[in-house]
Amino acid sequence: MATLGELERTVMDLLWGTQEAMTANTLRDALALAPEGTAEGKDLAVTTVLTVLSRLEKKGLVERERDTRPHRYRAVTSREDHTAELMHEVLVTAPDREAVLARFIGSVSESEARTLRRLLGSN
Amino acid sequence: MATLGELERTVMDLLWGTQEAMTANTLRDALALAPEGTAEGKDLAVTTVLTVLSRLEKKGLVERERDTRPHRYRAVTSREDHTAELMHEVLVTAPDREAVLARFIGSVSESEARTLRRLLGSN
DNA sequence: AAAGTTGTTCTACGATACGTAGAAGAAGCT
DNA sequence: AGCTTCTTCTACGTATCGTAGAACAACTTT
Repeated sequence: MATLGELERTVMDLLWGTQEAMTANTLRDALALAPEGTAEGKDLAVTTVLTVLSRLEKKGLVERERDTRPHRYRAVTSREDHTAELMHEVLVTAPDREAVLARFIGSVSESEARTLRRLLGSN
Repeated sequence: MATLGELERTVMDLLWGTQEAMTANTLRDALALAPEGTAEGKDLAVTTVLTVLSRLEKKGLVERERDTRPHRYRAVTSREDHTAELMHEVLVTAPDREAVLARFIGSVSESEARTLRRLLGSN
C-alpha cells in the first residue's frame, strides 16, 4: 500500500494540481512558494526533488518523458483515481466488506450520501 | 494515518478475530500456529509480542487491562470500524470527494453496490 | 521472608523508508 | 573542446518496525 512521505505527498499535490508535465526545476520553484494548505514553502535543492521524483516513479505514481531534455514529470493517475484506488485497497483488507461499507456510509456527509445514491441509482 | 507493519497487522488480526482480551503469551502461541491467510507461523519471543503490543497501544489500536496480572490486551475498535475509519481518512485527503466517490463505487463489486443501495435507501 | 517463577519494561540493533543533498557522470550549447 | 545544465549515484540523518536480551517488578511456594 503505497504510503507517501511528507515531501512526496506535496510533490504529488503539485503534479495533481496541474495535469501538465513539469520539470524538476519548475517543481522546486513551486515548492519554494507553495503555501499549498498549511505546508510552508521549502527551499530545496533540485537533486532533492529529483530523488523524490525517482522514488515516486518507482512507486508507479509518476511518469517521466525521457525524450525531452529537461525531463518532464507527470502524475500517472488523477488524484481522484488514486484516492479511490487507495480506498478500495483499504476496503479489501477486511474480510467482511459489507460491514465495513455499512460503517463507512455512516461516516460520510449528507451531500456525499446524495452523490452516492445518484451514482448507484443510475447503475 | 496509522500504517501498520507486518507483525503489527498480524497481531491486530488475531485480536480482531476474537473480541476477547488476550495475554501476550496467548498471542505468541497463536502466532506460532496462525496460518492466518498466507502468513507462516512465526516463533517469536514474548518480549517481541509485548513490544508490538505497546506500540499498538501507543497508536491507540489496543487497550490493556493493567489490573489483571498477566495483562490482557484487546482491540479498541472492531476491524470493520477501523477499516471504515481508515477509508474515510483516505477519502478526505482529496479536495473533490464527490469525484473520488464516483470512481470508488466504480470499483466495488455488484453485491457491494447492492449493499450500498440498501444502506443509503433506508436513510 | 528468601528463593524461584513468571511477567513487564528498558534498551538496543538491524532493516527499510524518507528527507536531504553533494559528487560524479552525461548531454547539449557555443 | 569547453562551459553549462541536467541526471544519476552515493550517502547520511531520522523514524518506524521486527526482533529480542537484560534488568526490574510481582506473584508463589516453601
